[in-house]
Amino acid sequence: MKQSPSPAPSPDLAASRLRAAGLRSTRQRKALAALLFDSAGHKKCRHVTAEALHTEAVDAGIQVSLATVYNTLHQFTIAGLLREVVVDAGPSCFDTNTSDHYHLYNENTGELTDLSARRIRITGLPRLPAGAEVSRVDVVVRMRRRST
Amino acid sequence: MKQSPSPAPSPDLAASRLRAAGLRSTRQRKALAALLFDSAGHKKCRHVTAEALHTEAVDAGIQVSLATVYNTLHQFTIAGLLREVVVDAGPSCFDTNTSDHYHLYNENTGELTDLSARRIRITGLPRLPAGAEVSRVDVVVRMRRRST
DNA sequence: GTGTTTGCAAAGTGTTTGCAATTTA
DNA sequence: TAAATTGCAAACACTTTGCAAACAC
Repeated sequence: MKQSPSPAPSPDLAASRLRAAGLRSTRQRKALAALLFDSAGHKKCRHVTAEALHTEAVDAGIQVSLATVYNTLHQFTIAGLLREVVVDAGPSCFDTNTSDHYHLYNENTGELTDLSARRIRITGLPRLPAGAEVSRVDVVVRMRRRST
Repeated sequence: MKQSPSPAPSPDLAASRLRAAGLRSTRQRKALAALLFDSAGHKKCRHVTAEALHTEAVDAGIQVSLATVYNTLHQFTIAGLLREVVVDAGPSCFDTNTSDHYHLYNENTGELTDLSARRIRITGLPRLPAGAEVSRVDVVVRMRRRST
Protein backbone atom coordinates (compact mmCIF):
# COMPACT_ATOMS: atom_id res chain seq x y z
CA MET A 1 0.00 0.00 0.00
CA LYS A 2 2.97 2.34 0.46
CA GLN A 3 3.24 3.00 -3.21
CA SER A 4 4.09 6.51 -4.32
CA PRO A 5 6.36 9.31 -3.06
CA SER A 6 3.20 10.95 -1.75
CA PRO A 7 4.00 12.13 1.74
CA ALA A 8 3.60 9.67 4.53
CA PRO A 9 0.83 10.91 6.78
CA SER A 10 2.29 14.25 7.91
CA PRO A 11 5.83 14.09 9.21
CA ASP A 12 5.98 16.54 12.09
CA LEU A 13 2.66 18.17 11.65
CA ALA A 14 1.37 15.97 14.42
CA ALA A 15 4.29 16.86 16.65
CA SER A 16 3.70 20.58 16.39
CA ARG A 17 0.02 20.10 16.98
CA LEU A 18 0.83 18.30 20.18
CA ARG A 19 3.19 21.00 21.32
CA ALA A 20 0.59 23.62 20.66
CA ALA A 21 -1.75 21.69 22.88
CA GLY A 22 0.83 21.45 25.63
CA LEU A 23 1.36 17.73 25.28
CA ARG A 24 4.69 15.99 25.06
CA SER A 25 5.19 14.59 21.67
CA THR A 26 5.70 10.90 22.08
CA ARG A 27 5.80 8.30 19.37
CA GLN A 28 2.35 7.01 20.25
CA ARG A 29 0.69 10.41 20.45
CA LYS A 30 2.19 11.53 17.19
CA ALA A 31 0.99 8.39 15.46
CA LEU A 32 -2.51 8.66 16.86
CA ALA A 33 -2.71 12.35 16.08
CA ALA A 34 -1.63 11.65 12.53
CA LEU A 35 -4.31 9.01 12.16
CA LEU A 36 -6.95 11.26 13.62
CA PHE A 37 -6.14 14.56 12.03
CA ASP A 38 -3.85 14.17 9.09
CA SER A 39 -4.53 10.98 7.22
CA ALA A 40 -5.33 11.56 3.60
CA GLY A 41 -8.38 9.79 2.36
CA HIS A 42 -10.17 10.48 5.57
CA LYS A 43 -13.11 12.72 5.89
CA LYS A 44 -12.47 15.86 7.86
CA CYS A 45 -14.67 14.67 10.64
CA ARG A 46 -13.95 11.39 12.22
CA HIS A 47 -15.91 9.64 14.90
CA VAL A 48 -13.84 6.95 16.51
CA THR A 49 -14.04 4.68 19.46
CA ALA A 50 -10.93 3.77 21.42
CA GLU A 51 -11.18 0.22 20.23
CA ALA A 52 -11.50 1.23 16.58
CA LEU A 53 -8.58 3.63 16.74
CA HIS A 54 -6.44 1.04 18.42
CA THR A 55 -7.22 -1.50 15.73
CA GLU A 56 -6.51 1.06 13.06
CA ALA A 57 -3.18 1.91 14.63
CA VAL A 58 -2.13 -1.68 15.00
CA ASP A 59 -3.14 -2.41 11.44
CA ALA A 60 -0.96 0.50 10.38
CA GLY A 61 1.98 -1.08 12.14
CA ILE A 62 1.96 1.34 15.05
CA GLN A 63 2.78 -0.25 18.34
CA VAL A 64 0.50 1.18 20.99
CA SER A 65 -1.55 -0.34 23.75
CA LEU A 66 -5.28 0.02 24.11
CA ALA A 67 -4.79 1.65 27.51
CA THR A 68 -2.64 4.31 25.92
CA VAL A 69 -5.24 4.92 23.26
CA TYR A 70 -7.81 5.51 25.97
CA ASN A 71 -5.51 7.83 27.85
CA THR A 72 -4.51 9.68 24.73
CA LEU A 73 -8.08 10.20 23.59
CA HIS A 74 -8.88 11.75 26.94
CA GLN A 75 -5.82 13.95 26.92
CA PHE A 76 -6.70 15.13 23.43
CA THR A 77 -10.21 15.83 24.58
CA ILE A 78 -9.05 17.84 27.56
CA ALA A 79 -6.64 19.70 25.31
CA GLY A 80 -9.54 20.60 23.03
CA LEU A 81 -8.37 18.59 20.06
CA LEU A 82 -11.30 16.20 20.30
CA ARG A 83 -14.79 16.21 21.59
CA GLU A 84 -16.46 13.27 23.25
CA VAL A 85 -19.88 12.38 21.92
CA VAL A 86 -22.47 10.30 23.69
CA VAL A 87 -25.37 9.00 21.68
CA ASP A 88 -26.22 5.94 23.64
CA ALA A 89 -24.68 3.33 25.87
CA GLY A 90 -21.77 1.39 24.53
CA PRO A 91 -18.30 2.58 23.68
CA SER A 92 -17.93 6.32 23.70
CA CYS A 93 -17.09 8.13 20.57
CA PHE A 94 -14.57 10.87 19.93
CA ASP A 95 -15.14 13.49 17.29
CA THR A 96 -12.36 15.34 15.51
CA ASN A 97 -14.75 18.16 14.84
CA THR A 98 -14.55 20.44 17.83
CA SER A 99 -16.50 23.29 16.34
CA ASP A 100 -20.07 24.06 17.25
CA HIS A 101 -22.19 21.35 15.72
CA TYR A 102 -24.77 18.67 16.31
CA HIS A 103 -25.19 15.05 15.35
CA LEU A 104 -27.30 12.85 13.17
CA TYR A 105 -27.43 9.30 14.41
CA ASN A 106 -28.54 6.44 12.22
CA GLU A 107 -30.16 3.93 14.53
CA ASN A 108 -30.00 1.20 11.93
CA THR A 109 -26.33 1.42 11.16
CA GLY A 110 -24.93 3.20 14.20
CA GLU A 111 -23.43 5.76 11.84
CA LEU A 112 -22.84 9.21 13.24
CA THR A 113 -22.73 12.33 11.10
CA ASP A 114 -22.08 15.94 11.92
CA LEU A 115 -24.72 18.59 11.46
CA SER A 116 -23.43 22.09 11.15
CA ALA A 117 -24.84 24.32 13.86
CA ARG A 118 -25.05 27.11 11.34
CA ARG A 119 -28.32 25.97 9.88
CA ILE A 120 -29.95 24.80 13.05
CA ARG A 121 -31.62 27.20 15.40
CA ILE A 122 -32.88 26.37 18.86
CA THR A 123 -35.15 28.85 20.54
CA GLY A 124 -37.08 28.96 23.77
CA LEU A 125 -34.42 27.57 26.03
CA PRO A 126 -35.13 28.34 29.66
CA ARG A 127 -33.47 31.07 31.63
CA LEU A 128 -30.89 29.58 33.93
CA PRO A 129 -30.44 30.51 37.57
CA ALA A 130 -27.99 33.34 38.20
CA GLY A 131 -24.44 32.14 38.41
CA ALA A 132 -25.10 29.33 35.99
CA GLU A 133 -24.20 29.17 32.36
CA VAL A 134 -24.83 26.87 29.46
CA SER A 135 -21.68 24.94 28.78
CA ARG A 136 -23.04 23.24 25.72
CA VAL A 137 -26.21 22.18 24.01
CA ASP A 138 -26.10 18.66 22.65
CA VAL A 139 -28.50 17.75 19.91
CA VAL A 140 -28.81 14.29 18.46
CA VAL A 141 -31.24 13.73 15.63
CA ARG A 142 -32.00 10.05 15.65
CA MET A 143 -33.08 8.65 12.32
CA ARG A 144 -34.09 5.21 11.11
CA ARG A 145 -35.62 3.50 8.14
CA ARG A 146 -39.26 4.33 7.87
CA SER A 147 -41.13 1.47 9.46
CA THR A 148 -44.83 2.14 9.07
CA MET B 1 -50.05 8.38 56.21
CA LYS B 2 -53.11 6.31 55.39
CA GLN B 3 -55.37 8.84 56.95
CA SER B 4 -58.39 9.57 54.89
CA PRO B 5 -60.39 7.58 52.40
CA SER B 6 -57.87 8.90 49.94
CA PRO B 7 -56.32 5.89 48.28
CA ALA B 8 -53.12 4.49 49.66
CA PRO B 9 -50.31 4.62 47.10
CA SER B 10 -52.32 2.84 44.45
CA PRO B 11 -53.38 -0.62 45.45
CA ASP B 12 -53.91 -2.22 42.07
CA LEU B 13 -53.29 0.80 39.99
CA ALA B 14 -49.86 -0.60 39.27
CA ALA B 15 -51.35 -3.96 38.36
CA SER B 16 -53.75 -2.51 35.84
CA ARG B 17 -51.03 -0.37 34.39
CA LEU B 18 -48.98 -3.48 33.83
CA ARG B 19 -51.86 -5.29 32.21
CA ALA B 20 -52.47 -2.40 29.92
CA ALA B 21 -48.85 -2.64 28.87
CA GLY B 22 -49.15 -6.34 28.24
CA LEU B 23 -46.93 -7.35 31.14
CA ARG B 24 -47.68 -9.98 33.70
CA SER B 25 -48.32 -8.41 37.03
CA THR B 26 -45.79 -9.91 39.36
CA ARG B 27 -45.02 -8.80 42.85
CA GLN B 28 -41.74 -7.19 41.79
CA ARG B 29 -43.13 -5.36 38.80
CA LYS B 30 -46.07 -4.03 40.75
CA ALA B 31 -43.78 -2.76 43.47
CA LEU B 32 -41.40 -1.09 41.05
CA ALA B 33 -44.23 0.41 39.06
CA ALA B 34 -45.71 1.81 42.24
CA LEU B 35 -42.40 3.36 43.18
CA LEU B 36 -41.92 4.82 39.75
CA PHE B 37 -45.37 6.07 38.93
CA ASP B 38 -47.57 6.23 41.96
CA SER B 39 -45.60 7.26 44.98
CA ALA B 40 -47.00 10.34 46.60
CA GLY B 41 -44.46 12.98 47.44
CA HIS B 42 -42.61 12.30 44.27
CA LYS B 43 -42.35 14.71 41.46
CA LYS B 44 -44.22 13.66 38.38
CA CYS B 45 -40.99 13.11 36.53
CA ARG B 46 -38.47 10.79 37.93
CA HIS B 47 -35.04 10.03 36.60
CA VAL B 48 -33.70 6.85 38.07
CA THR B 49 -30.83 4.51 37.55
CA ALA B 50 -31.25 0.80 38.06
CA GLU B 51 -29.00 0.94 41.07
CA ALA B 52 -30.93 3.80 42.65
CA LEU B 53 -34.30 2.16 42.10
CA HIS B 54 -33.04 -1.07 43.54
CA THR B 55 -31.79 0.68 46.64
CA GLU B 56 -35.05 2.52 46.98
CA ALA B 57 -37.00 -0.69 46.66
CA VAL B 58 -34.89 -2.54 49.19
CA ASP B 59 -35.14 0.37 51.60
CA ALA B 60 -38.90 0.20 51.21
CA GLY B 61 -38.81 -3.43 52.22
CA ILE B 62 -39.42 -4.77 48.75
CA GLN B 63 -37.51 -7.90 47.98
CA VAL B 64 -36.19 -7.70 44.45
CA SER B 65 -32.84 -8.38 42.86
CA LEU B 66 -30.80 -5.86 40.95
CA ALA B 67 -30.96 -8.08 37.87
CA THR B 68 -34.73 -7.98 37.98
CA VAL B 69 -34.67 -4.22 38.31
CA TYR B 70 -32.58 -4.01 35.16
CA ASN B 71 -34.86 -6.38 33.31
CA THR B 72 -37.96 -4.61 34.51
CA LEU B 73 -36.70 -1.17 33.53
CA HIS B 74 -36.08 -2.45 30.03
CA GLN B 75 -39.44 -4.12 29.79
CA PHE B 76 -41.10 -0.92 30.96
CA THR B 77 -39.11 1.01 28.39
CA ILE B 78 -40.11 -1.31 25.58
CA ALA B 79 -43.68 -1.11 26.75
CA GLY B 80 -43.51 2.66 26.53
CA LEU B 81 -43.87 3.31 30.24
CA LEU B 82 -40.37 4.69 30.53
CA ARG B 83 -37.86 6.38 28.35
CA GLU B 84 -34.15 5.81 28.53
CA VAL B 85 -32.04 8.93 28.69
CA VAL B 86 -28.37 9.17 27.89
CA VAL B 87 -26.51 12.24 29.00
CA ASP B 88 -23.06 10.85 29.38
CA ALA B 89 -21.25 7.67 30.20
CA GLY B 90 -22.04 5.99 33.46
CA PRO B 91 -25.24 4.31 34.55
CA SER B 92 -28.13 4.90 32.25
CA CYS B 93 -31.11 6.78 33.40
CA PHE B 94 -34.79 6.06 32.99
CA ASP B 95 -37.35 8.81 32.80
CA THR B 96 -40.95 8.42 33.81
CA ASN B 97 -41.85 11.25 31.51
CA THR B 98 -42.48 9.68 28.13
CA SER B 99 -43.94 12.75 26.52
CA ASP B 100 -42.07 14.92 24.08
CA HIS B 101 -39.45 16.78 26.04
CA TYR B 102 -35.80 17.62 26.43
CA HIS B 103 -33.33 17.69 29.27
CA LEU B 104 -31.34 20.11 31.33
CA TYR B 105 -28.25 18.55 32.79
CA ASN B 106 -26.37 20.10 35.67
CA GLU B 107 -22.75 19.15 35.19
CA ASN B 108 -21.86 20.09 38.74
CA THR B 109 -24.47 18.00 40.49
CA GLY B 110 -25.41 15.43 37.86
CA GLU B 111 -29.01 16.50 38.29
CA LEU B 112 -31.31 15.99 35.35
CA THR B 113 -34.44 18.04 34.76
CA ASP B 114 -37.09 17.89 32.10
CA LEU B 115 -37.63 20.73 29.68
CA SER B 116 -41.02 20.84 28.08
CA ALA B 117 -40.76 20.61 24.32
CA ARG B 118 -43.62 23.07 24.06
CA ARG B 119 -41.46 26.11 24.56
CA ILE B 120 -38.47 24.94 22.63
CA ARG B 121 -38.31 25.19 18.90
CA ILE B 122 -35.68 23.63 16.71
CA THR B 123 -35.48 24.75 13.12
CA GLY B 124 -33.20 24.04 10.23
CA LEU B 125 -32.90 20.31 10.65
CA PRO B 126 -31.66 18.65 7.51
CA ARG B 127 -33.83 16.83 5.04
CA LEU B 128 -33.41 13.12 5.48
CA PRO B 129 -32.98 10.64 2.66
CA ALA B 130 -36.18 9.15 1.31
CA GLY B 131 -37.31 6.16 3.31
CA ALA B 132 -35.82 7.54 6.47
CA GLU B 133 -37.61 9.23 9.31
CA VAL B 134 -36.67 11.02 12.47
CA SER B 135 -37.38 8.73 15.37
CA ARG B 136 -36.52 11.30 17.96
CA VAL B 137 -34.56 14.44 18.56
CA ASP B 138 -32.61 14.43 21.78
CA VAL B 139 -31.60 17.74 23.26
CA VAL B 140 -29.48 18.08 26.36
CA VAL B 141 -28.74 21.54 27.65
CA ARG B 142 -25.64 21.20 29.76
CA MET B 143 -25.28 23.83 32.47
CA ARG B 144 -22.67 24.50 35.12
CA ARG B 145 -21.68 27.13 37.62
CA ARG B 146 -20.25 30.12 35.87
CA SER B 147 -16.52 29.70 35.99
CA THR B 148 -14.95 32.73 34.36
C1' DG C 1 -50.26 -27.47 34.08
C1' DT C 2 -47.68 -24.47 31.09
C1' DG C 3 -45.26 -20.74 29.95
C1' DT C 4 -43.26 -16.63 32.30
C1' DT C 5 -40.53 -14.50 35.61
C1' DT C 6 -37.19 -14.42 39.21
C1' DG C 7 -32.66 -14.60 41.50
C1' DC C 8 -28.28 -15.87 41.79
C1' DA C 9 -23.83 -15.98 40.37
C1' DA C 10 -21.08 -15.95 36.56
C1' DA C 11 -19.77 -13.83 32.35
C1' DG C 12 -19.59 -9.79 29.48
C1' DT C 13 -18.53 -4.94 28.01
C1' DG C 14 -16.09 -0.89 28.10
C1' DT C 15 -12.90 1.70 30.78
C1' DT C 16 -9.54 2.98 34.37
C1' DT C 17 -5.54 2.28 37.29
C1' DG C 18 -1.12 0.77 39.93
C1' DC C 19 3.29 0.29 39.07
C1' DA C 20 7.80 -0.94 36.95
C1' DA C 21 10.19 0.02 32.78
C1' DT C 22 10.90 3.32 29.26
C1' DT C 23 11.10 7.64 27.06
C1' DT C 24 11.13 12.72 26.68
C1' DA C 25 12.92 17.25 27.43
C1' DT D 1 18.45 13.25 35.39
C1' DA D 2 13.92 14.51 36.60
C1' DA D 3 9.45 14.23 35.25
C1' DA D 4 6.16 12.37 32.11
C1' DT D 5 4.51 8.49 29.55
C1' DT D 6 3.88 3.73 28.41
C1' DG D 7 2.20 -1.12 28.77
C1' DC D 8 0.63 -4.72 31.14
C1' DA D 9 -2.47 -7.00 33.86
C1' DA D 10 -5.53 -6.51 37.31
C1' DA D 11 -9.37 -3.92 38.98
C1' DC D 12 -13.38 -1.51 37.96
C1' DA D 13 -18.38 -0.04 37.00
C1' DC D 14 -22.29 -1.22 34.74
C1' DT D 15 -25.08 -4.55 32.51
C1' DT D 16 -26.60 -8.98 30.62
C1' DT D 17 -27.30 -13.94 30.78
C1' DG D 18 -27.85 -19.17 31.84
C1' DC D 19 -30.41 -21.88 34.36
C1' DA D 20 -33.11 -23.93 38.19
C1' DA D 21 -36.68 -22.74 41.33
C1' DA D 22 -40.87 -20.00 41.98
C1' DC D 23 -44.79 -17.94 40.18
C1' DA D 24 -48.91 -16.19 37.25
C1' DC D 25 -52.69 -17.32 34.73
